[in-house]
Amino acid sequence: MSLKLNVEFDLNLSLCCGQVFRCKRQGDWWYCISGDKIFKIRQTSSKYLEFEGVDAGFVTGFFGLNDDLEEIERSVNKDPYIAAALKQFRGLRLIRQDPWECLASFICATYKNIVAIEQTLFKISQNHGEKRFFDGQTFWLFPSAEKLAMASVHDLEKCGLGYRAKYLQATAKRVYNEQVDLERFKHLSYVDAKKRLFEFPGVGLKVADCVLLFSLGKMEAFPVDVWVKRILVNNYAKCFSQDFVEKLGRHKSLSNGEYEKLCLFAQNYFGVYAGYAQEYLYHYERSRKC
DNA sequence: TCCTAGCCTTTACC
DNA sequence: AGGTAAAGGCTAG
Repeated sequence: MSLKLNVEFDLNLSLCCGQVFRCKRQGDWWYCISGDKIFKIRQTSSKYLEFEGVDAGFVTGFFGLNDDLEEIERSVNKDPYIAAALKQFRGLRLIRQDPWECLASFICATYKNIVAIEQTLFKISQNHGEKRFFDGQTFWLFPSAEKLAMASVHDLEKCGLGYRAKYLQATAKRVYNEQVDLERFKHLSYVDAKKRLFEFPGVGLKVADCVLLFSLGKMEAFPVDVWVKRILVNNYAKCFSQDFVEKLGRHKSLSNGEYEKLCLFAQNYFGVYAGYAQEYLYHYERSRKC
C-alpha cells in the first residue's frame, strides 16, 4: 500500500531519534513491531510512503501525521537554539506507540543507553513474546502484561534487565491483576494520567513523561533525562537562578523537586507542544555529540 | 513534607 | 585493563 503525504514528514529521522526501540532498518525499508502489528515501511520521496502489513489509517496514527507540524514549530520556536534544532530536523514527528509496550520499554530503559535498551527489549520479546512470520522473516511481538506477570524475576534478569527486572515484573502484575486499561489514560488529563503512571513500580517522573509523550498523546509532557538536563543547564541557564543551576551541577541525578521545576519551566516556556520541543532538542544535542 | 546520598545491573565505548 | 556514562528509581535517614 502507499500513502501520498500532504504534510512534512521524515520517516528515517522519526525512527532514528530514540523514541522507538523495535524498528530496524534493512536497506531502505524499516521493519517495525508495535502491539500486535508487524509492518514494513519506506519513504520513496518527501511526499510518498510505501508500506505492507498495516493500513493507511494505522500509519497516519502511528507516525502522528495528523499533528499540525507547521503550527507546532511556530508555537515552540522561542529562541535561536531551538530554532536551529527545528531547522536541522524538519519532518521529525512524535510516534504514537502501543502504551503497554511503551511503559514496559521505559521501565527497562532507566540508566541504559539506546543500544542496550534495544538489546534488552529484543531479548524480552524473543524469550516471552509470540513468534510471528512476516515477509520471510521471524519476529516476536512484545509480550503482554499477562505474559510478563507469569514470568519469574529470574527469567527477566536473563534478558539483561538487572535490577529493573523486579520493577517490570511488579508493574506487569499490577496491570494484569487489576486489568488496567492504559488506553483509557489517553482520556485523562496530563496531570491525572501522570499520577496514575507514577503508581507503577519502576516508574518515576521521567518514565511517566516518556509514556505520556510517546504513547498517550500528551504533547505537553517534557521528559527531562541527562541530555535534556544538560541542554537546559548549558543553554537556558539564564531562565533559572544561578543558585539553582549550581545546585544542578553538584549532583548527577535530579530530585523530584528539581525535575518538576525544570519540567514546569519547559511547559511554560515552550507551551502546549513542549514535548515536541523536547524531542527536537534531545535529538539535536545527541547528534552534535556523535 | 521535601531533600540527599547511596545503591541498584548491564552494556558499550573510551 | 579499568573507568565512565547511559532516555532513573527506590529507600533510609
